[in-house]
Amino acid sequence: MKEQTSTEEKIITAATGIFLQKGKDGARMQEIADYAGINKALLHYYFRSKDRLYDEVFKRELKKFFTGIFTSVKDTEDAKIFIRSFINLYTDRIAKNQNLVHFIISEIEKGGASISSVIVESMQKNKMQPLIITNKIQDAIAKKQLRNIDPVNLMISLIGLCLYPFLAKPILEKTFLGVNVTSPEFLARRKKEVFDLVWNGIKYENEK
Amino acid sequence: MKEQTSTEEKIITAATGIFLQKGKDGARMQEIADYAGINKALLHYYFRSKDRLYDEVFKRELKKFFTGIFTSVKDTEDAKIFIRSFINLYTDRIAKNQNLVHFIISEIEKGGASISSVIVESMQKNKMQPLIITNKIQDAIAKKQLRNIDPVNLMISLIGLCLYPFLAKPILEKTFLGVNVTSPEFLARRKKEVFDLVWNGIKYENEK
DNA sequence: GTCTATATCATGATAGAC
DNA sequence: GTCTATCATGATATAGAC
Repeated sequence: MKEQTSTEEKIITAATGIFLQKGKDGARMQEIADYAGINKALLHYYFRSKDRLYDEVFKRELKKFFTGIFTSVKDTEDAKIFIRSFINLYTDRIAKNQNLVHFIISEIEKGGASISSVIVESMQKNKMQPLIITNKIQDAIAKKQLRNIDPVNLMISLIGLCLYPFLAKPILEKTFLGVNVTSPEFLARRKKEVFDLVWNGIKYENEK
Repeated sequence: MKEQTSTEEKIITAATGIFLQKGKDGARMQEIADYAGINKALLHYYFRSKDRLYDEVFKRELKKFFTGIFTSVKDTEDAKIFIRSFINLYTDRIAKNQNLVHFIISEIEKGGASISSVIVESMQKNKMQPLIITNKIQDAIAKKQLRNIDPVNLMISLIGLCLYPFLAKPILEKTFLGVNVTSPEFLARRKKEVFDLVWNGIKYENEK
């Protein structure tokens, strides 16, 4: 097994860093080449164009991001544990991949519908259909563990509650002075507050 | 009172549309000029550079967005009504200014700390200090209307719950088939679901 | 596979006539 | 104030030597 990092790998690594930081338009092929320690021409030798290089980088990062997000959640039976696991897992996962969040959003801005198909495709390959989760919520409602809520809205709320602080980090930290969104202290507190909010918000009245 | 739209106004209007759609890097001065029905040189005559034009557009849009968001909320005394008003008002306001949401996020991606100061400045001018709201929450906790929650996290959650669907619209609509984030039906349901979630999530146990 | 050098092109910005 | 024509720059992409 080769230990050396291939040129292709070096390019991908460099490109990922630059694209993540500056976006597709802001990134310069020269800068990527410099960062990879190679010549600009080699970028076009390995990847035909900037567009293709970007796509390649984007897909790889998406895969990394989604892999494992839902897998460890989908076998949970108890609704309360499921909610807590989802919040903790999703938050931690995003905390470790903050740049990719910007990446995704930056793509949305471009109006690119391409991203959606990539995500859906990625979810299907990893058997992470949203139906699995909404069905689980329906079951919990039937079992009177949860109020009669709309599963889709709950999912949107869950994701939004976990994701938003990272999306709006600069704004939040300037608006609410003293907050450091990515600090372990804030994240721990955030996970607790979100869980308490959501669980109290959706549990069936008799549920503890 | 002059009815005619001045050249400067035409430029601003055109630039707003293009910048909103393509972002600062993606926008072309030529396209803005075409869209405004004038020559490229005039853009530089009225606004010295692309950067300044962008800043001008950005500030105007921010003002429009924030004006009135908090004003009609800050006089509310009852916590329950306050929460409901905030959710309804914020959601409706965003629904009417969806492009600006992309605008703001697009700026965050650029790492621009500039946006934050603009927002804070804009908030202060409109007397919309976040403290007003967090203090209100503290009062409601003291009056045992609300559980002992963290006011800052509640604010972040409220904004996130309202904002996220618009941010992630393309993804959500591809992931949860049948959802149309900007349809009146979805928005009405969303507002209700979010309020029920939040109010049940934060109300004091004896509170109705 | 990797480099240097260069072609090609698009963009932001300006000069100068009217 | 508004236009045409042009500059200067910097980017992607390629040709061709090694």
